[in-house]
Amino acid sequence: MDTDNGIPYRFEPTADAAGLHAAHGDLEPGAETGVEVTIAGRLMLRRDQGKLFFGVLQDATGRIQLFAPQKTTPDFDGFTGLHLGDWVGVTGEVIATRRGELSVRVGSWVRLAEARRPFPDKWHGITDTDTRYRQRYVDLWVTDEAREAFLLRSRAISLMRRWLEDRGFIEVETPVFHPIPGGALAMPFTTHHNALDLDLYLRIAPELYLKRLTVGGMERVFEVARVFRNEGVSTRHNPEFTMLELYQAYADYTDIMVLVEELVAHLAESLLGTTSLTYDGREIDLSVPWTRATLSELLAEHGGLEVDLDTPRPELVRLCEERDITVEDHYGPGKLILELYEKTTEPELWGPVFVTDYPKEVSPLSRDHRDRPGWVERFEGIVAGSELCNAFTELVDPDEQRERFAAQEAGRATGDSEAMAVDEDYLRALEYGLPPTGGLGIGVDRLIMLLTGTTAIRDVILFPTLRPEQERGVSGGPDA
RNA sequence: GCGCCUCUAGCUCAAUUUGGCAGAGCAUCGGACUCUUAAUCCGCAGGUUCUGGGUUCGAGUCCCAGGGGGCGCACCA
Repeated sequence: MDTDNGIPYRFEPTADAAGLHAAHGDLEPGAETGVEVTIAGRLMLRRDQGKLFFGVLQDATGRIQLFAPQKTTPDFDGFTGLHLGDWVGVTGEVIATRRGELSVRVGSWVRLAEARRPFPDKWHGITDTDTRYRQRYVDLWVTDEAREAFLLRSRAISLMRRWLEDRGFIEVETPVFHPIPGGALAMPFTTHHNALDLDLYLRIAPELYLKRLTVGGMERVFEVARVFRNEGVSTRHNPEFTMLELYQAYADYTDIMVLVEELVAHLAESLLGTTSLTYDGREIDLSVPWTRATLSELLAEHGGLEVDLDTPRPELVRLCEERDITVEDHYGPGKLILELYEKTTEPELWGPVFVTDYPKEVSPLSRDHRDRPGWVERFEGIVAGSELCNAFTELVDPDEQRERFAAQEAGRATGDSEAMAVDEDYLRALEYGLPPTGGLGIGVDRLIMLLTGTTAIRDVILFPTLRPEQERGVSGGPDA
């Protein structure tokens, strides 16, 4: 075997911990199988009995005991000298010990990596959340829930892709660098391309590019998109996060509601075996269909406010100020009503519920409501008290879209720093014709939080955004 | 950005009403043990108590400033 400082260049396991438990989990105490396997993993526990050594090996699938008698183990002293955290490869017979523990009796072994740093307490693990996020490579070994949450995340996104592809959606990749930030109302990160001497923005949403593709004839298209918003960090916010966006030609927002509830119910059923979940101590039933209610209805029911777009502005302003909502000059009636909803009603919603029909003023990319002037066909899905998705019947009329952009520009001029900029190329695309289309954005991280029962977004993002460590030699960075 | 809480050995935690030699378990190191299950037992070693000031005969403890982290508010998905 080729080695360097005793460490081989490659290793070939023939079995894993979960597979051994599945195949031999019912052995009688003291049983020998005659089956020889090769396994590899990290030594997580060691119990030295003098002339007998027990170790617990953990691999990607689980844990299995190593059984090493002095008489039969090559370089027994070397083996018992292994440290917690060392990687080791072992070949030997599958047996059950006298106490009935399924084990591999060590016939030959090789150290695959040395753990030069001591592992955390084998019982308590790491409790300091900062250390867990900064040293995820350790957290994944010692925190079972963390490892399980990320495995579930991987399976959920895989299932999501398959489910969409089964319905004729194709996955695409659109630019992360945007010359004009668009598709959402948010503060972008800025950067610069030297050769082109061009200021660029990291995307806050892939929306406008995906709809260009619908113009281009991709009738059902989706992207699992990392997006970037220059906003605060909290238990529900990370500056970079993942959105599933999709666009379906010939569909309206009612079709998208059906798609969302079916997709989420499918994921829950497939991953958890049920659509009845408990999140943060409260029940949530994801079974289809979800409740639908208009924003106006909910505002009347929960906020006790019977207001509409023709309610006199001073009246709306008064209602806001009574509720400690900061009113800015550029707020129109639509924005004021949305503020009232977000202050009085949204915190009371647990869901799942589709909140439908938003004011046109705050929805520059949504199509006019077919029955309600001044409103648009848009909905948000509230699940477990959190905004899971945002969707609408897409605005397809280029003239109307130009007017909406112009209104946004006007808002920017009067102090709305997050107002959308005019995107002339997007308007040109619309002038080539966007068919009736339904669009959707789902916050993937929040969906995973729901499915894993975690209440901190950092528990579903492997490497969440953190301030760099100040310690010498760890902080990195070009100027460090 | 503002408010509240928090920071002690590699990890998990102690340290008496403002104060009196900074300790334990696990891990590491040395030793014992042929069926352990967080093995057990004996021993050694391990510290800028986040940093810097201050009060005091004396500060992990009290005060001030700064830093890291958590939670809440605000913005949002």
